[in-house]
Amino acid sequence: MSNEKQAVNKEITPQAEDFSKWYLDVIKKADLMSYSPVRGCIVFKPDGYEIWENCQRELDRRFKDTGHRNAYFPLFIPESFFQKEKEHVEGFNPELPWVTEAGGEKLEERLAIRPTSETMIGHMYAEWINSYRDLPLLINQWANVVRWEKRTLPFLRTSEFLWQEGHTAHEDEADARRETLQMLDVYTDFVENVLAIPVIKGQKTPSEKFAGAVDTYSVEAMMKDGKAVQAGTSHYLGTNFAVAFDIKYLSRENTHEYVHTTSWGVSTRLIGALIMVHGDDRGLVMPPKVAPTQVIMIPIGPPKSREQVTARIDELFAELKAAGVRVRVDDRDQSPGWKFNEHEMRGVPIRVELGPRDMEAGQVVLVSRVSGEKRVVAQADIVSEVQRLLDEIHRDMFEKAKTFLHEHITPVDTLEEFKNLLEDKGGFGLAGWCGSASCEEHVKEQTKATSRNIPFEPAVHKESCFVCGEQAKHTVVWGRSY
RNA sequence: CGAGACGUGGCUCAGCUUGGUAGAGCGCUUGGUUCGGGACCAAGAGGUCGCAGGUUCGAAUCCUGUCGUCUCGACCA
Repeated sequence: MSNEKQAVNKEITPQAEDFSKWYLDVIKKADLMSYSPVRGCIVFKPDGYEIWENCQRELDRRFKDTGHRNAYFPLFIPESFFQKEKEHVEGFNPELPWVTEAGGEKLEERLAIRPTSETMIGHMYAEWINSYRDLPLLINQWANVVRWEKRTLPFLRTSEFLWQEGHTAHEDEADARRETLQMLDVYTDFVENVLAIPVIKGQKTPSEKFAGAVDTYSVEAMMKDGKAVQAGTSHYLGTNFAVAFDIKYLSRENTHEYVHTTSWGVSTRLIGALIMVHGDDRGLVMPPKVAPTQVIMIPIGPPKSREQVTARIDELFAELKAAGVRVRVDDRDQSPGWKFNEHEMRGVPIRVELGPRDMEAGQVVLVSRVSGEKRVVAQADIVSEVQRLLDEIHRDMFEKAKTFLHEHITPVDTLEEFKNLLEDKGGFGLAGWCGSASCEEHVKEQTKATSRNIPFEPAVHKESCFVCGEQAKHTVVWGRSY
């Protein structure tokens, strides 16, 4: 079992030296994206896009399993729609791009390019919903949205991004709230069991909630630099949008009632998150379940033995492929060492080496990207061994990230302690909060950190607010975020 | 959107102070030798110096503007 520390990739800035530079180096080297001619917009290159396709596949199955169906709504939203929900318009106005002219003529009404579709969908739901028999209405949309961000960062915050937005309508509050929390669970399941990213599940404070929501919930993840990324979010919208768009149904008692709606979403920022959670100084580390390439096969040896080796590799490749493994062969004319580095940079979970020695012994060498462990297995067992190792890698990655997360959530009693925490160790602080927005604001001014969420299951319960000292209403996770 | 830094072959950068028409390493192409952790030899290709103006006989170099990237700040799902 060789796992000696080898020289790290010299083309990648070490995380410890400059995390943000490391991130940009890695996505560049791993060929995930390209900057576009338009500010703040990126091109998803095939490897980057395929990660998203794999996320889509996993999420879509989960949405369907919970009774949702996909639909597609227009990209353009009439200005008047935004005026109907006050908080919503205030929340999104600063980042809306507008279409004011088309075909050389000025439009009668400006059209916003959607930042999210609550308004458009609210408008349509008012038309579609008449009776309690039409409920619940469970729809999801896969789409691109635009938010004119002042400060962008590839994947994590771009002006245009890809996401899914679920929009549901229910008879009553209880059913809508059930949906809201169910979808938060779906996200938790997906992020933890597919992306191998542990999350903190909880509720947003009022000042951090979605513009137009009654309650917002989130799953929060921690990057290796200790900053937070909101991995997914689910909102109970109450009757806010139902009132604004007049979405009413005739109840069992023959009365007109407003529906209760929810919305929930995850976006391509998850790609940024998984890079920052799992990546190391040698490059990407891809969670097996979304890795574009799960197994890279590399033939070893001089040209004389090459023909035999490649022939055998082709056979093993076919077996893995038939078993549903995303496998590729790297038969380019490069040295093996070069290829090892290349695919490590790209985060491929398993490398399979096959050389003359293995040919004689009827074996192959499997190498795990995450641990570096080499495992010699019989060629006959390649499919089962690869599948087993893929599972192990997922578990290793999740456990590693989970340990990191828990080691970097620190209970604090005072703002001073929290400041010191951010300066020294980093990560999240867990502290009591009285419930006032002014205390939150004070934390932000002093530390640039915000409340991430009120966890459902905090590690400790705090009695007093770490800002004002009053009786604490909640124990809250605080941290700087992307 | 404010402050600062940076834009030169695909990549990393030198050249700019003191204007004279562009270089290195890596990568790429071809041929050959190699191959269990970034191989080697030889021969090649490749840049209107981010863009637009201006100064000048002459601009990568000086000036102005603009666009883009990065860092910090303001704003924000």
